[in-house]
Amino acid sequence: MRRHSCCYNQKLRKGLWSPEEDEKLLMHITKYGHGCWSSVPKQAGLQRCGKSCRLRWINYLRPDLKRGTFSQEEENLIIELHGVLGNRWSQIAAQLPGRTDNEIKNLWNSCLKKKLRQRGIDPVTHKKIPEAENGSEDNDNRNQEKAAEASSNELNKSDDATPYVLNRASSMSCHHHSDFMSGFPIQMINHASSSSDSNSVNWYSHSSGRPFDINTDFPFNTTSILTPTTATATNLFLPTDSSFLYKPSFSSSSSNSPENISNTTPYGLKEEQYQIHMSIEELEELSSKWDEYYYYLHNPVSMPASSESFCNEMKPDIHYLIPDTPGPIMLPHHNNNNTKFQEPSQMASFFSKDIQKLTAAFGHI
DNA sequence: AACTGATGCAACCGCTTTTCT
DNA sequence: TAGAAAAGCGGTTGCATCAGT
Repeated sequence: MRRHSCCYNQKLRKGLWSPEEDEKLLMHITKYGHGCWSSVPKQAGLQRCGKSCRLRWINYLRPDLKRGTFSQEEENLIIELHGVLGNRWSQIAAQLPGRTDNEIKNLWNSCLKKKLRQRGIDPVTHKKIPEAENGSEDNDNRNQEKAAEASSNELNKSDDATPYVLNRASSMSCHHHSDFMSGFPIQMINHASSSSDSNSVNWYSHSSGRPFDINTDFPFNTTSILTPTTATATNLFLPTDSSFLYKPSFSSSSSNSPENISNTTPYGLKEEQYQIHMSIEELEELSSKWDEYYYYLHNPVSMPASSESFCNEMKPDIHYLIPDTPGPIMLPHHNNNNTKFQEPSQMASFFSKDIQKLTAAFGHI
């Protein structure tokens, strides 16, 4: 076990930050940027470790933070996202501009968990708590422990040589902790209230050209996580053209209109930081892997062992109960060969990191 | 007014992942 | 390619505040 070097320094201050310290840090970063965090305290004249400075900046001093109480919409979104992502606070925070993972984590632990329990919903599994168990804190705690244990076991399993995504996705069956699904920005796994809605999220299977229904073709009922009151089909498409390589940009207006896509980025990041690096060949490979995957779903006999166990572990009849679920958060337009996404900050995290996992994992199938 | 328990929040800690050399 | 350093993440802790007695 290695401790951060700064942790050994007994001279460093700990605990709450004084206004003077805040001012020093703020002034320094405003003027010079943070650069290497370990050198920030020295340069800023602070008796803190770099880690502490980083945390203070991220959680408190950052100018783009939205302070104040969470709105009902934000709370609902957190509940929905937690149902999909579990305790991945940073990924949840990425969907809520101006909110930090720490803030969301605190809200969840202090408030939202309680609210869900009051509504008879297990905050860990997001399932309805059976009447007999409802109201029993002991049972609730036991459920949490079981779920945590199950989750831990699933995650431990992923440490072996089996494909990353398939193994991690298998934990969806009990916990919905899935890099496979978490890799999808929320608007992609959401769907419109009507299958005929023009805003439905459509991904095409590249070579077969056949759309597949995520509710019936996918081994788990993803859409019910987010819109439990609707039971319509959502098609999963992989776009076939280079528009998939759309370079995301951020529009503060949040309008669905493609005209509103601008070149500005949140947090003042440079546009190229949102650049998606994927060649046409890579994309086609990914797309064909989807076809393979789709084929295996319909031909489990020929499926490799790892994939088969993956499907066997799925429980397509899971229903997630999320109260006060709002409508779709944000939907990309899909009109034939022109797919554009409306929330690049979400898309960026998806493409830059998770699609790599996706392609890497499908490479094992 | 004093005490106590509950609550919310900020910060810390330990670990993992990523980046650098 | 390996090791070290830095960054990032999630769980936990500690403290200030508030409400109830």
